[in-house]
Amino acid sequence: MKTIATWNVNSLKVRLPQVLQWLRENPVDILALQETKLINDKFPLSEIKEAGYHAAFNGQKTYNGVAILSRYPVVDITIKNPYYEDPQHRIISATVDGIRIICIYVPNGQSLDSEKYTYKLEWLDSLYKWVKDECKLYPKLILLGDYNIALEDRDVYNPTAWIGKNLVSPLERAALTQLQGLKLTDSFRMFEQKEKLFSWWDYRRMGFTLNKGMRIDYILLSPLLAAKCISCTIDRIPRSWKQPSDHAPVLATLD
DNA sequence: ATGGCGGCACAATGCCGA
Repeated sequence: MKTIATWNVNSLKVRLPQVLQWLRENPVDILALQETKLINDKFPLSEIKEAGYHAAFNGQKTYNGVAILSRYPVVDITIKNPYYEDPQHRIISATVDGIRIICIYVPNGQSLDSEKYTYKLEWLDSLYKWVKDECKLYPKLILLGDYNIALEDRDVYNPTAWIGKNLVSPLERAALTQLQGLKLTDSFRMFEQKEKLFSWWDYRRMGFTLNKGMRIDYILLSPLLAAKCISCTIDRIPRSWKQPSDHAPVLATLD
């Protein structure tokens, strides 16, 4: 039995106490983090170790930054997609107890007429090329993180208002569908779920209080692991804490 | 309709997120 989680923490410096508390209450085996917003020199390794976790991290100043925490040693760490030269640190992958973990923080895109949207699509296209190779190398593979894409209308609180906009536009959704075409399964949709379960809520407009959210964080599983997956949930509780991240953790359990 | 909150930085406002 093994539990894997992903959480965009929106600054690990600010959220470290919450991450440690959450890990005490949810002692997952692997936790992928996004938006650490820390250079590697400032990664809180001693606190993480004290909590019983190994760590690999790929940070930068101010923006982005990703990490993998694990109860098992983290080996064969890479931080680059060979198909894309990217100054923004959005990827870390490693092998943990025989499972290849790829933690991603997909670019936001801002809006469809933005250069950042072009960057997002290029980034996703090159991600596909790379993950296609990785799937061949690693039959046990997990691609998880903040995708910044709401795949279906049921992943959006108000799909009508969002038609064609950034996060839901057809090209973004096609990019995520293409990844799933590598036989990577959205673990959340393997199971019957209640309606309007989201993983992100805007800080503004009382987003969380009104449950105006989106599901944009995913744990995708290769066939060997999907066959072992027995649950996938979103833990809304940390989003209700004081000074929360705007994202909630997503957890998948493998038998 | 707009911007609203929150984190960050060459620290006051501007950039960015989603």
